[in-house]
Amino acid sequence: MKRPGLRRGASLSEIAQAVGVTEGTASRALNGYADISEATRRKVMDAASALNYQPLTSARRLARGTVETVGYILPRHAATQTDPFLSEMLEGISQTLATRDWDLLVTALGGTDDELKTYERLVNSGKVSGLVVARTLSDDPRITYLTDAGVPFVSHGRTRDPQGYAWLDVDNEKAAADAVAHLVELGHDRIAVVHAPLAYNFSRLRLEGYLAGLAEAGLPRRDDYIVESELGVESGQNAARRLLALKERPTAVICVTDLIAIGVMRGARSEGLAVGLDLSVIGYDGLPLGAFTDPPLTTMTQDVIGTGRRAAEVLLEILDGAPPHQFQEISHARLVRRASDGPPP
Amino acid sequence: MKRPGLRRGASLSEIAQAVGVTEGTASRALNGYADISEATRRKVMDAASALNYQPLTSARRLARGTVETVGYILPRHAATQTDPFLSEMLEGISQTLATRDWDLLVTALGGTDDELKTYERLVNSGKVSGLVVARTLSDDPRITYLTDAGVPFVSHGRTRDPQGYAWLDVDNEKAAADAVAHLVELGHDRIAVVHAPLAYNFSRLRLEGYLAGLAEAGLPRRDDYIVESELGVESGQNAARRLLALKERPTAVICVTDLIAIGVMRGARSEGLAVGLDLSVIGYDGLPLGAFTDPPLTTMTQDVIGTGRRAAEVLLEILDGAPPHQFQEISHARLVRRASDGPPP
DNA sequence: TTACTTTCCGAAAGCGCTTTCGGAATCCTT
DNA sequence: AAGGATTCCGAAAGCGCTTTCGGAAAGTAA
Repeated sequence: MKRPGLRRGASLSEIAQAVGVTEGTASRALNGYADISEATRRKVMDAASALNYQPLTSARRLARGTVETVGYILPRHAATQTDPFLSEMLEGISQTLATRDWDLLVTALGGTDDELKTYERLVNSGKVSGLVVARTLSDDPRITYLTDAGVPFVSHGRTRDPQGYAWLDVDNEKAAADAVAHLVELGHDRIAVVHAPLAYNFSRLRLEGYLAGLAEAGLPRRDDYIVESELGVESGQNAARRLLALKERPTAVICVTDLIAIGVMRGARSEGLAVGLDLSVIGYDGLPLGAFTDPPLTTMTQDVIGTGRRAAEVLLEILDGAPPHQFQEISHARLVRRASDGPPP
Repeated sequence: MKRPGLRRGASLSEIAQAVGVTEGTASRALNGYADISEATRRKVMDAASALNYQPLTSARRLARGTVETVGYILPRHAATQTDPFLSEMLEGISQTLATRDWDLLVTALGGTDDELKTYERLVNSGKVSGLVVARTLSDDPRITYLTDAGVPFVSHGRTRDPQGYAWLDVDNEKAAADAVAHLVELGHDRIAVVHAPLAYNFSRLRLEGYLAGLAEAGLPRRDDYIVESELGVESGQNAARRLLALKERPTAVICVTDLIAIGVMRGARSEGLAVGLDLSVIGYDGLPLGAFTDPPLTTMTQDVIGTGRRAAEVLLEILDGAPPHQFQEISHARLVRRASDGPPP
């Protein structure tokens, strides 16, 4: 049973024939070889566009020995976690890929396998020339595997020890410190933080940034103002309760994630506090949904599409031979003020 | 410059050599041809797995004349619209594709081009055997194009005249009618609707369902209870204001979209109403973010991953020769009660 | 045993494109 | 005018796999 591609146009041999040259010559003309006279090149190109020629991808790839495809493996439960990044990331990646006529191959995690298996399978299938990996952990087996295996890739987010591979990340410390500074400027001096498990490197870094921000402002570190939460909303809610049970309540709390922040807002509300007035809450991620919460969430945002684009660019450079470790790029998050922050009561 | 694929394993010729047969024989053994003795088949397969053989995709595809890839074109602004469906859809699609070792090719809309151009380009590139299209409009040029061009595809959502092509959709009328019934059961009899532009077929259908639900409950149709809104939150907010300016305010409003519902909730709040008490609001989409609004939004939800899976299955069947028009499948949305609805005040 | 099937595998021709190699034709030198 | 350098293109060998075809070996029927 044949399931042919949809190819409309003519084949190389047809356009060669139309012009009266060999396939080889036509090919070279189309691909910009120098040993082709301008006259024939013109003729070939004209014929090509007239006959709507598109090289057959698999043939070309077989002949060239390349696949010109980058792979992206959907993180587990991308969807259920209200993943804000996925679409933007994919959009960014495929945008720059398109400029080179490369493809973006998206695959789901296979069943119950561990994640690594899927990576190995994709790599071994030879279907991709490189990968972009997302949701990077402090200690990420995928990074280890890919580095060891010598697979070209670029990571969105970095591990605890971000050496020897290419990554793009935001300046988490700076962002958190900025959030503290912003709060201090508003007059706060009792600023708490709700962080996620430190296995998430972004959480670790943001916590450090918080601490740095405190120090910067000459504020003391209070361990009871530092609480850990899981990634979900409910957990954030609990964290809020713990914080608000303190004899000396914080007047502001910085959350390492928007979802946690939403939980904290809920928790605060359930304690009868008005977020933005009685308690300032700052999130992190710039989730669109943050604009729709009540009150709308003040948060740190970043340009994900841009990061996607850059990720693809970097990967292409690596595939062109650039050493990966020279691409370790930090971008900056931006504070989006909405309405969950304000001066202390 | 070579950008080889990452292929690890051996080639067909190597495993053939290892076993002592021809490439042709090895190939047939691997592909389940009947003219191979069990003995050699075993040996070949053992060697294959021992040597970690993976057929080179482009070679196989060239030889077979197929591409075994389905394409998905990211809708414009997928990201900025807080698209809830994308990730789940992609996950579903690639899950079933994986069972056949097919690929999912994702591409972004090219620059400022009109959408159709991107479709044409992808189709003509011969890179895909079929497509799944999403965000279908009442009159959708993409559907027209693909049908006319004879390109195998399946649509998530249907046009106004859903004939002659394969689509999966939810029963929009039923869902809206159910929402009305639910409200009626709670005691409401002044139920309004905020719909989106009727160019969106889902909006048209849901509006009809609303009307049907009214009729079913013996409630009169009131044109001032039917207002149109754009897709965004702000627009929903305006719609709410219009509704609440009425001398006889509705006690409940059904929105054809969660985002609109969120706007309506905001509008209601700004008028000093407590959503869930003074005014019931029901959304549609089951956006995860609806769980985090205040109050959490009651909405109609559907199984998008499942739909994605099914979409891929259907597409594969079509590619295997099944007539597309026999796949016109309707699934049902489910009411998720959260806290934005209640008995009338 | 002979004649006819079956079973199983090797040989070979592609799939459509790329790329190297060599040489005919044309151009430049002096 | 002759040797050498250029320019330009055809020929041909793949890329790694699939699939058709034919026939040798083995099995079956008489």
